[in-house]
Formats: sequence, C-alpha cells, structure tokens
Amino acid sequence: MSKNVPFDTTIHVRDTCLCLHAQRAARALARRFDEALRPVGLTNGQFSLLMSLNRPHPPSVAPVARLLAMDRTTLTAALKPLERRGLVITEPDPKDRRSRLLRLSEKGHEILLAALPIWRATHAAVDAEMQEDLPEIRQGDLQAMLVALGGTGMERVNSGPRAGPEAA
Amino acid sequence: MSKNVPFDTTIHVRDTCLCLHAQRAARALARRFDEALRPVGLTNGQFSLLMSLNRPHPPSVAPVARLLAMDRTTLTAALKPLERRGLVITEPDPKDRRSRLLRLSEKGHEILLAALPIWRATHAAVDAEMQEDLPEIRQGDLQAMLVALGGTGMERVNSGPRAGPEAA
DNA sequence: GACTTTTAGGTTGATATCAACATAATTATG
DNA sequence: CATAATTATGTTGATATCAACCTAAAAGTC
Repeated sequence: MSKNVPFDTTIHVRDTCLCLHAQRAARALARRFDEALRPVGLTNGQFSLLMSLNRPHPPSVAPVARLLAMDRTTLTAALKPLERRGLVITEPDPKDRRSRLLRLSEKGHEILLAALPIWRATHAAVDAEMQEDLPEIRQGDLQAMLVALGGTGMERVNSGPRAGPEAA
Repeated sequence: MSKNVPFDTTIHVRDTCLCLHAQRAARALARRFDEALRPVGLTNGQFSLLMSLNRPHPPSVAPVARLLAMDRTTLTAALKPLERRGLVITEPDPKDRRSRLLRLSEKGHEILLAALPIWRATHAAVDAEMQEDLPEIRQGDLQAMLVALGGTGMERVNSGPRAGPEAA
C-alpha cells in the first residue's frame, strides 16, 4: 500500500483546487492594489474597510465584518492602525452598550477621496487585462462566482435613506 | 466642491471591486478548508504548500513561491512551523550555495495522504454548491478566471520525468 | 582575473487572519 | 423579578502576507 500521494494527484490538486486558485488570485490582486494605493498610504484591505464605512449611518462591528466576509476579530485588529492614524473613530452605540459604532473621520474621508481615482484606474486596468486574456468570458460572471464563493454578506445598506450626492 | 465620497460611489465600489470580491471569496474558502482540514492539523495554506512539495525533485524557494503566487518571504515564514513539526526538511542545494531545497519528510507525506480525502470531499461539496447557485456557469470558467487573476506561476513540473504511481 | 551586476534567500516590522477564550450587555424564559 | 441563554466585542496566540533592507553566491563584463 502506497504511503505517498501520487505525483499525478499533486498535479490534479494543483490544477483544480478552487481554494488554492482563490488564494493565488487574492494575493496577486492584493499586491496589485496595495502597490497602486501606496501613494495614499492605504492597503487594499484598508481601502475596502474605509469604503465600507462611508455610509449614512455609522455601522457596528458585526455588519462590517459580514460585509467584508472577515472574522470580527480581524476587523478589530484592522481598525487599530486606522484609529491610530485618526482615519476612523469608534464610539459606543447609545442604543446598545455592547456595540461600537465605526465612523470615518474628516481625514478618513479625505484619504478615501484621494484613493478613489487610483482605485478606478487600477480596476479599469485589471478589467482590460481580463478581457484580453479571456475575451469570451463576461465580467459579470466572475463577480457572480466570486460572490457565490465569498458569501452574501452584502448588507442592504441602500435599503435606508440614501446619503448619495445630497450628503456632499 | 464635495469633500466626501458620495454614497452611491460606495455602493458601486462595493458591487464591482474585483479585489474586494476576491479577498472575500479567498477568506471564505480559507475558513471552509481550514475547518475541514483541522482534524489533520493543517490549514488550507499548509495543505497547498505541502502538496506543492510532493514532487519528484525537491524544489527551491522561488519556484514554490511563484507556484503559490506568494512572496518568498511569506514562504520562508510558512515553512518554519512545518519544519518545527518535522513535516518539511530544508537542505542546501549542492548545485547552488545560495539555494535551499525543500522536501517533504515521511511525516509530511503521511499527513498529506490523510488530508487528501478531506480535500476531495470538501472540494466536491463546494463544487456542488457552486453548481446549485450558478447552474449556467461552468467550473472551468471560474478556474480560468482565477488563474487569469492569480497569474501563470504554474510551473511545468510535469515536464520532467514523472514520479507518478511508480514512486509509491 | 578583477570588478560589477544579478540572483537566492533571510530578517525585521507592520498589517492581515482566525480560533479559543473571556467579559459584559441584552434578550428570553418561567 | 431572577435566572438562563444569547449576543456584541475584545484579547491572546499562532499563522499568513508583503515591503524594506541585508548578506552571500553566482553570473556577467571587461
């Protein structure tokens, strides 16, 4: 009886492991966006986090963690440097003493504004490259598949009153 | 002039940001596979790393890092606990004194063998769920897209002599 | 051969991630 | 009301990730 995994199994796993592929894709994209956002001093994760806080009402920890498909303790840790830098302000929720509300500071809003064109440009470039590599596959399909993998933690934040351009 | 990002921009970014979707998918899958592999004491990343070392000739650091689309310093760090646990053995490359060769130990091979059925079952389950969620989209398409995003660090390790079942 | 450039890999530091465990507050139950 | 169950969040510890910086060895150049 064999005590080793056959090599062709290794090849099979290498070629089919969704988790590995997802990790690789995530890493590569993270590096790409990290580099692009470096001039404004944000990582891709920080950009996403700040953006997730740009809403009409400050959210608490759990819904943000859910939206980012991230463990809440990860979020707690990720908030710390942002708080230290004065980009995020956390406050007790008057409605629930166990809860904390997370809010962008003035500075947080500014950085996010500065980061947005960078995100746009980087995203457009990645889109274009994808289209070039796989012209017959639609972008919407990729989004749908990633969402299927990453869960439906997409909170319906737009079900409430819209801040929209009026908040500007 | 507005000093804030409009809320509907937040919604747009939330819904279209490939990087965010990839991170979310990667996190969710990682959690899923981490949990499944816990009984054999491996994380998803460790499984992938061990599997990537299951080959006819021990590779050095750089090609493994490339295959996993990972920074080589990450790989260095990831190897440490595995070495500590005696699953991986690293040795100087006689052909290049700067290089290290990475090899699975007996124990590493055993754990990998134990992990394989778990991987198969988990992967099959994820596949089935994907098919259920998005029946009209083919799995091969997802792989192709993730590969396009994650780069082509897929080393042609099968271009050499095949270990295959004969190595057992 | 001498010197320069490139390459292989490691350390350090900071951020990113999750499980296990813990405290405190809120809700549910009788 | 008292108690039990559930919920919100944080801390700790270990692994995961990458940039900046460093040393040593190999390859390239003259």
